[in-house]
Amino acid sequence: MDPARIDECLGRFESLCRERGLPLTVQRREILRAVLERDDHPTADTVYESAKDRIPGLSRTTVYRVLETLVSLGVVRRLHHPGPNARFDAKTSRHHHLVCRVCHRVIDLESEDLDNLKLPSVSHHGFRIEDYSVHVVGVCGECGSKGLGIRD
Amino acid sequence: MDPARIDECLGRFESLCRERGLPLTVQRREILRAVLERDDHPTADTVYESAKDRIPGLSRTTVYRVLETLVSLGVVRRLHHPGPNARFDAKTSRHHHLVCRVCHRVIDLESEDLDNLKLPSVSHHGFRIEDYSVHVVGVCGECGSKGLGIRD
DNA sequence: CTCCGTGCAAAAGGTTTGCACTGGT
DNA sequence: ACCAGTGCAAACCTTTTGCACGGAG
Repeated sequence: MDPARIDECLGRFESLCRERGLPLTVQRREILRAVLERDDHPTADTVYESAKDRIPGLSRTTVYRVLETLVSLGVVRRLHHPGPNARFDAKTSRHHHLVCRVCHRVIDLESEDLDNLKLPSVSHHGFRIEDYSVHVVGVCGECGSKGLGIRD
Repeated sequence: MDPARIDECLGRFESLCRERGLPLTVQRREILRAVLERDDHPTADTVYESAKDRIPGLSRTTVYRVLETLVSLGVVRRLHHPGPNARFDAKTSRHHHLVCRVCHRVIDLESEDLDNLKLPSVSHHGFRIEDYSVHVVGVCGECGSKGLGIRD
């Protein structure tokens, strides 16, 4: 994300904290900044690595707790991901994902067509729809060129 | 899944094993059966609980290893899921998911419209598309009626 | 008979929790 | 000054690995 938008997001986050009476700590701001700066859907550990240089003495525990807070504020999303550890994304606008079956890399996919799908009515499940995204599964360029992921 | 289709799937699995020269063990058959019998996208542990009564002395390790084998055979899929543990699905035909933001329940969603989306070309990423599915996020009937998951 | 698959136990992540202290309001 | 947030260490839970045994081909 470009620096101007990052500052804008941080600003909105600060307002949100004041609104809710949440203490605005260095950790919260810098961990959010670390997620905003990455567009590769980092794990908690990746976020920790990015943020620890800017926050002396930062603890992994805090990263987990702050990410949880950011998710419940709706500032960050927890991704649906096949790998063993949680992944996060600060892009909360509707978008879609290319997921590599081999290396588990997640690439953002922008498409107006996919953003405006007509979803079937699912009211009979009692399910209240809030959003959706399309997960496209396949093999990324890098894995493909290594000859990985050839089926059967 | 209804019993007739389960038997059909197990039969196809047996042929597949013979074809590949994979030993056909009780564990493999019964663990696959356990996944086929569930439509709630079980975790490895749930599969273990279902299968252990039918396989005396079954070990969790075996469940993990067999699930891995079934995934690589393409008989079972590993789901993209926000929760902390891996989830599996024996329905390998294209279908979609309603995911409850509160309880993480996954409900299958069938829709011919969604099955036939025209995906944007992503050849410029070098990404080879193999399949896709739509993840619809919201609040399920049960959580909604408990008043959970009200935003803000 | 030969391997591969299995079970057990231990290790290896990733994530959460209890507690004392620090820092924001 | 108060209370929530943080850091540390330990606990927890899921998943993986090493090794010896047993069953399938």
